[in-house]
Amino acid sequence: MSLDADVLKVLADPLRARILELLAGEALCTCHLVEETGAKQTNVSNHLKVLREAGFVDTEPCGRFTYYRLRSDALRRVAGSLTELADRAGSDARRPC
Amino acid sequence: MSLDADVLKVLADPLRARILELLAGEALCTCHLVEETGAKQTNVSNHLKVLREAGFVDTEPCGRFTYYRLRSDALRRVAGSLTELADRAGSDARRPC
DNA sequence: CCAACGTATCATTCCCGGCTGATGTCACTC
DNA sequence: GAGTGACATCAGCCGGGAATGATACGTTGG
Repeated sequence: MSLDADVLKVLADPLRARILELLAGEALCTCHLVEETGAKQTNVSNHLKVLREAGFVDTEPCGRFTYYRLRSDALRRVAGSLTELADRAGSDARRPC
Repeated sequence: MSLDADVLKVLADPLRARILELLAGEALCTCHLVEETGAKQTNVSNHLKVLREAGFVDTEPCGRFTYYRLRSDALRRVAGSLTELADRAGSDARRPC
């Protein structure tokens, strides 16, 4: 597995990273995330859409609320691609010019 | 350790990701990377500067060549922050509204 | 010493993506 | 069914960063 810049791009945003951290430990609905982050509802909702489409969060509609839950497997896949790349870096060879 | 969006942003670029993959296994100089990626020299050089300042690559000047080597420890640190976040996601609690 | 090469820096252009406001859509309450 | 609250979608603005061309710098070979 190689590095997927598109997937990393999803994680490489301050607000999205903050949302993922907030979702670690307990599922939250949009209103919680708006409260905790201080961002506008529409903005949070947009970022949640990105996270959902990338598979980093799951949605659990509950009445008029929508709960979001962290997908730890998706995070581990990304972490795996990074460690795999790091493992390949053992050699100290140097290609001549 | 929490997710650092600034660090992730460095990895979240197609050309930079490609460069890191090419540097896995053997050290290369700029001209190699220009050849392999097909990008312009000035562009590759800019991205290498970003990678260097973020600590993902090491520089080994060698005459008029500059060799770049992958810093596997930096990659592992990022991978660690992701797995740590995934580990925190065990609970199925749900904060009430 | 000069020409060619490898590389870095600078200034500019251009485009993608984050933020916002307005609006639409359900669900619940009275 | 009218009103309110939670959430999503859309269109527009705007800034940051990637790509490019020109240029400067150090190195090597003739």
